[in-house]
Amino acid sequence: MDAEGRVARRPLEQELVSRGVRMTRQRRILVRIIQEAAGHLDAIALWERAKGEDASINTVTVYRTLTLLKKHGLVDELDLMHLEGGKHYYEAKTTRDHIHLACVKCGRIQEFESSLFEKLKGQIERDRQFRIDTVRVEAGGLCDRCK
Amino acid sequence: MDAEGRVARRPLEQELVSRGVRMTRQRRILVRIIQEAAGHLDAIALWERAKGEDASINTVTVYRTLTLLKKHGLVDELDLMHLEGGKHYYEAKTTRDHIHLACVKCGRIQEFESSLFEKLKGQIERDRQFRIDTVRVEAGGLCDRCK
DNA sequence: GTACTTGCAAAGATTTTGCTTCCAA
DNA sequence: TTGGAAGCAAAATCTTTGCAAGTAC
Repeated sequence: MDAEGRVARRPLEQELVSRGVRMTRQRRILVRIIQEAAGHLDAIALWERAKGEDASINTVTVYRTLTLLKKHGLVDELDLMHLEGGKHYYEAKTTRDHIHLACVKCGRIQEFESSLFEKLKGQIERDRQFRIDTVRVEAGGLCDRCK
Repeated sequence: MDAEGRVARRPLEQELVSRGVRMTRQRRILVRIIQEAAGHLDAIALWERAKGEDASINTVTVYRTLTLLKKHGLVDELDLMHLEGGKHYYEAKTTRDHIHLACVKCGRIQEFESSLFEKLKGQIERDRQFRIDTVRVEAGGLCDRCK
């Protein structure tokens, strides 16, 4: 949001509008934070950031918005190998799927893209006649710095 | 367990004993159920099966045993795309990693092995100098019967 | 015998639901 | 205006912890 309080329209928001979803002040804030987040946010981290822009926003709204985005296939839900408890992490779905590498020692999360991964998905779809909507790959282990 | 109540020693149990882990009646039961389970059990399903053999077994013991097995890297923890809530599923770690395909419509879980997957893991370890201890691949979508 | 494990109760963490009021289209 | 959304409180779900009593080795 700029100094005048204008909110630039972002892809996620556009996507929701085009699907006939009602945009509220809260949804706009949440969706933009997810869109612009560098890392992976869990519901509470998302809520805390949102409170900076709207102190009255409720965790329930955060959960409901995440459910909405999941339903529309606009976010991926991750567990990051449960390195810190049972929460879920979210990221805006990108055009290209990627793998998450979670270091069990330092907690760093790396992302990894690979054409082999794309091939693997193709193989699954062909061999099993399974239509993949979402795919999650998470590896736990030791990163280069820690091993 | 046969008619005399003897419990055959199973790989998981052997593995624990060889690591100096104390084997209790409860652990023997739980570990055998996991070992022999056809599908993927969550903590409560595991507990319910265990109660058939020892009515006094407690859910806390189930969770503690699962934590123990995870710590020793003897089970894999799955989420199966959270098709039914936030619980976790467990399976004895096999020699070969496999991919889980979860049908969002019928809930069926299929497993898929592939040398491409093995290659992908190798690529990650080489490119990122990341030592993979555990890896989880889950795909959600429509199975051949449902699409 | 001793250190580790269990069961019970209670607490903790995360997420969902019911219901009333409010607001976007 | 009107159906969907937000906020609040309470509940539900899944998992962990503290502690006394029991048990494997």
